[in-house]
Amino acid sequence: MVLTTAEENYLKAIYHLSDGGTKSVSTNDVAAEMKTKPASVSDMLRKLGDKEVIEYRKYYGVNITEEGKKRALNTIRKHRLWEVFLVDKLQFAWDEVHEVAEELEHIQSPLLIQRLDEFLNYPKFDPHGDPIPDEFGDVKARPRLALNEMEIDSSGQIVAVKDSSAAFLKYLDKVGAYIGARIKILDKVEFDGSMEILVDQKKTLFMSKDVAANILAIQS
Amino acid sequence: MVLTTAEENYLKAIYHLSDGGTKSVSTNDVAAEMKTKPASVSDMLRKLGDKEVIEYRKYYGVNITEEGKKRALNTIRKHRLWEVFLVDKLQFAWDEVHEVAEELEHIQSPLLIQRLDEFLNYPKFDPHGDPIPDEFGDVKARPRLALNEMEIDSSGQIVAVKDSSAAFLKYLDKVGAYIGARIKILDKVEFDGSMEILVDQKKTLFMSKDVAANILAIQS
DNA sequence: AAATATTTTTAGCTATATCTAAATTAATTT
DNA sequence: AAATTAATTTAGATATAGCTAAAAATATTT
Repeated sequence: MVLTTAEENYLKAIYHLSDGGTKSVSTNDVAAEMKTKPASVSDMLRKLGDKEVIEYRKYYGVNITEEGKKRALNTIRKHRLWEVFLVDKLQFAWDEVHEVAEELEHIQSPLLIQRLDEFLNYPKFDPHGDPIPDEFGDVKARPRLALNEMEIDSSGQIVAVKDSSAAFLKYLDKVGAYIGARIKILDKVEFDGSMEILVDQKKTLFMSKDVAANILAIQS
Repeated sequence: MVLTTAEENYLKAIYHLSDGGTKSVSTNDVAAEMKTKPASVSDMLRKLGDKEVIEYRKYYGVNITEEGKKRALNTIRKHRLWEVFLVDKLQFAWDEVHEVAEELEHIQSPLLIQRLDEFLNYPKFDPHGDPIPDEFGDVKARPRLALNEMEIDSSGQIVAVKDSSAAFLKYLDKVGAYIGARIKILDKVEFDGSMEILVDQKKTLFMSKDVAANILAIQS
């Protein structure tokens, strides 16, 4: 059964909203995520239900099926491999890749993806630190640490924040500790837990333990 | 004015059928090329006429406009750059690239194409020897020579045949002188014009002047 | 120049993916 | 338990891109 581009996008959204298929998802939530109207979603859910990639009970939301999960993971795999390509090979910036990858992920060619994976040397994580499912849909989780839990001299990349208030994000932006920044722990002060951190191999940053505890990184 | 994928494909077909915009093209010819029905073509020509990429006079065929030519050349540029990528970087074979490139050419991102061009080191020709238009639509023509016109010790790649009869193609297939083969002229016999040719750096081939005259190559 | 053949267009239909507005069902208050 | 609110679905549009069958225009014969 072949899915259209629109169907693939809906399925991916449902997969994400359902936390990888662990909970059911409402029509309104899908509409919000896809930036369409609930009426359009109802139509699409009927189609996806007919194709047996979701289980659809009218008025009671949807659950993704095993087949649907497999399809969604394959789309995610393609998306993330293309993101690696764009950043590693074409020098795209971190925040420039998403839209293009959104188009590239729908190219239909298993050989292309196999060869791309090989060309990129079988990456396990995309530039955002998100895991790339393998061809069977298996994903390697990678633990995220708060900066204050990292050892002196260890390196990594900022992938998320615990506190996503405007004030905190603004502060991070100002000091250059953006999502995606490569970091190295230079020093930790015993007394108050404050830290000295090297950002992108060029800029040294001082931050309180409080701030460090709210920044999540992957270790490399 | 944005063109849909279908519109881009029609425009490209019209560009090719019109020999780069030098002659007008009939509805039936477009239908044959696109493998659709003339009725569908009439609809599409009206749309393309409205978008001013072709000049459309009912019952009298179409001519491509300057704007249309620019658009078609850009699509061709993208197609051929992706073909280079697939062959040079992902080890696709020569005859495996067309369908995938047909999808990739519709990805909308000028930055992507600019970076891809750079990554591929600004290639001027695709793996079939066809020229890649630059960002302004300018193309470098490259002369094609019959093998018997090539000098001893010169190298190149087979790009076309003059005689495309089944018998001739079957013969070429059998001896390994396929379209795309890299060749080197090892010797030419003065007496009868027959030639000795190295194919893909490993196989030596003897052929009559008659055969050589029917194989076209690009010199490298 | 009329008849015939060919080409092209139009009319009306199908399918996908969207929308708005109205109707229906489920959930929450009172 | 009835009334109200919220969520969801259905009905009826629109736009794209295709189709068949019929009509119309052009081209070719006789």
